Amino acid sequence: MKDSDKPDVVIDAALELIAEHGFHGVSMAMIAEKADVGMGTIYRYFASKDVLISEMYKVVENRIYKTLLDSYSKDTSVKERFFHLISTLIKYMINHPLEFRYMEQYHNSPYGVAFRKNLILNNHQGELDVFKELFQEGIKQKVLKDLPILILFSLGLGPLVPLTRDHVFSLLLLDNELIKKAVEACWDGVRRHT
Amino acid sequence: MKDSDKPDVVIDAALELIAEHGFHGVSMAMIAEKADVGMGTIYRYFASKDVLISEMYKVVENRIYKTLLDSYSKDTSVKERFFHLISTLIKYMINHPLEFRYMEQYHNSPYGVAFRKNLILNNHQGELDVFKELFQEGIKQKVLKDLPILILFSLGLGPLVPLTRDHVFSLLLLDNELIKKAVEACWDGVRRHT
Amino acid sequence: MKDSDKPDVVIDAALELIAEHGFHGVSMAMIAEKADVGMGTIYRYFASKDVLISEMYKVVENRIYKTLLDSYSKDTSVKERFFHLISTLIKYMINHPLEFRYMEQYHNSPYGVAFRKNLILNNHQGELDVFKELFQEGIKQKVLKDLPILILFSLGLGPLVPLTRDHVFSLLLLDNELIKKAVEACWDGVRRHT
Amino acid sequence: MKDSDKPDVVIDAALELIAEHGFHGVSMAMIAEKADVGMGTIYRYFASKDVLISEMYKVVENRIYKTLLDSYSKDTSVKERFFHLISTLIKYMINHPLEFRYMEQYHNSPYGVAFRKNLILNNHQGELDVFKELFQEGIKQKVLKDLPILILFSLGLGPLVPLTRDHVFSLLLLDNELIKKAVEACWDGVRRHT
DNA sequence: AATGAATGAGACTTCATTCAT
DNA sequence: TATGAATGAAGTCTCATTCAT
Repeated sequence: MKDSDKPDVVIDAALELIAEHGFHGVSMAMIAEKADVGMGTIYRYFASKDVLISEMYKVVENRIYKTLLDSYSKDTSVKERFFHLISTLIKYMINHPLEFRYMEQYHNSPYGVAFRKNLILNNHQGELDVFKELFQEGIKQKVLKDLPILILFSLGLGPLVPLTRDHVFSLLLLDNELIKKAVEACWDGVRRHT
Repeated sequence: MKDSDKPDVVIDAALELIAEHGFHGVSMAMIAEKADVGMGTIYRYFASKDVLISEMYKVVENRIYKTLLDSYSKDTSVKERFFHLISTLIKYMINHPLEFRYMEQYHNSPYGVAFRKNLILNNHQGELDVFKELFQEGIKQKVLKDLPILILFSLGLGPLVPLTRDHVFSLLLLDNELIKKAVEACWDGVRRHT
Repeated sequence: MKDSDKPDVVIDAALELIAEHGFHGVSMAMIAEKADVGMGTIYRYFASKDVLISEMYKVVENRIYKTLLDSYSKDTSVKERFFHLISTLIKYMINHPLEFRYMEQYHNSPYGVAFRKNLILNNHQGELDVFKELFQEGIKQKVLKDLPILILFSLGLGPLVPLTRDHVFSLLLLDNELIKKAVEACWDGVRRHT
Repeated sequence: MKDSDKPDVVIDAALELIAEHGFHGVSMAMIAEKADVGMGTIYRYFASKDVLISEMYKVVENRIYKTLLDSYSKDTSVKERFFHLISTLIKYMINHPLEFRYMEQYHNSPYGVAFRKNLILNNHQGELDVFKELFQEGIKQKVLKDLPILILFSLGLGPLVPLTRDHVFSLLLLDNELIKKAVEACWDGVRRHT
């Protein structure tokens, strides 16, 4: 027997259900059934529904982070790195619509508030650090606009959410061609114009 | 007293509570108490909690739409109009954080899904029409990038949500100076570069 | 409509069920059904099961206290008063076996612990005060043994619980004759012997 | 290690936990952990939680019985034997507060009901027999009041429970002096007065 | 013989909705 | 028209018990 894969099974079931029905549209009973475990089993690994949802965040964030850093090199130019990160992020979200839907909901929930508090205190370790570093270097090199980091975040990453959402809901077909153009446009938003 | 201002009273009470506690953190009893009406009274005007929430969307959207069109002139350039609309939108959201919080939650909820379905069918009347028209004209004039309207939406408006959120959560102070720069950056994102 | 007799109906239903099944053998659903109200109704009047159980204590204690003080006169001798109080108490418990069973369980539960803490702090107002006064006067008059009040409590009232229990469980038939003899024996326990 | 001391370890762990948290505040998992055995192991020796609790009663009762009979001689007077038994009982309970708390809870629980049923059928073997014998002899010798045995039980033993409880909860310090006086008072309750 | 992960019935509690007043 | 007490379905969570290892 594996060293218990139950937690993962539960998280995957929850991901699928939450993507479709939202945090509050999903009951622990639904998750248990989809995961094919007893309800009590969920509570062996997650102290409460809230804890489960928060743990899911960490798991998903980690998956994304791993993907972003994969084949990421600090030796290329700021622009190249920006293109790589944003393209990878868009593609990841498109290919993992369940995780995308989950993250969207998480950020707009009471759970997400505590998360944002961490940002300002800078004690959060996660996917955003790589962007932060990149933006800071870009400013120093005078390649990026001299704006607060948080604004560069909004300019560079803000369009991704509605973009991906449109694709996931089939309002738009984001092929590689279109992704490339969209990323270029994001770059136009953050880069300095002479 | 007007014929009945009860519906508005209810909506304002709901707005305030939802901004703070989220859709599911607010009960009909809480709304009734804050609005100082009986619970049954809410049901006289709104068939269900879901209907109330959806009606709120229309009300808020309309308020925003009115503000956007106020002093909006089709006789100015695409760029001027873009600046006017985006600036006005940011300022409105900053000055009406309750409505902003509400809209954010709405879009990321099961309610929001039905809403987006309407977009593709083009049978939605609302604030987005004015942007759509503007973008279409901008493309025709070769001032804007030649991309699908939906992508221009994402590029031009996508940064606004995280931007405003950062301000509302006091992670960032968006003064007029900063707003201007942010709008310019959004413009850089959508405009055509020679 | 009466000014809502629901709380009383609930308490009576709970009393009956708890007497038979114990605190933990009774579910809120059982109480609701026996009281012929919805489960939610119970929560309108009692914030939780714990609160319900504690409120029941106050109600029962008050009923007993009222009965004890009925036709109680401070103008009679200590002995007469002792006989009156103890006899009345036994008879009350025999005639209200549900309340007796409830009180028994209450005192031997986590709920009862807090109750006893009050005793020592002397800030409890209740049926025991009348006994306390009586015992103190009896000591002063040198009619009762010169022992700590708490010990007189145990000597004078301690036999009542098993006595009543035996009667309630039909192990013994406590008629007036026997009650009188038992009270005399209790008196022998607390009184001073020359 | 003996053939298996597991049952005793389990019972001692249960005793400690139940004294503090009550029957229903203690889960089998808690007992297993405190006893340092697996949960399944408990079920090897006790068919269910109910059985465990009932077995504990027998064990505790036996320990008390053994103590009572230790240095008990039928050759002394009824009075001497009464003093010996009651004193020993009080001291045992004071020195074994866990067992005392357990017994208290047991008697006031659904478990205790079945137990009392046995009394009337006289098919119970236990600590009470020695008292029964003593009381019967006392009546015959006209030393004790001519009352039903059960009433003498209540008079002679009834005060012990609240007395010990007050001591255990530190409302009262029962030293040897006080114990002696309390036992004398109990004796006054049951003995015949000329 | 011993373990403890897994189970799921059932407990407490909330809240959208109804309806008699 | 307005009210809010009443309802009960449904949600989260616990824990006695089982069984594969």
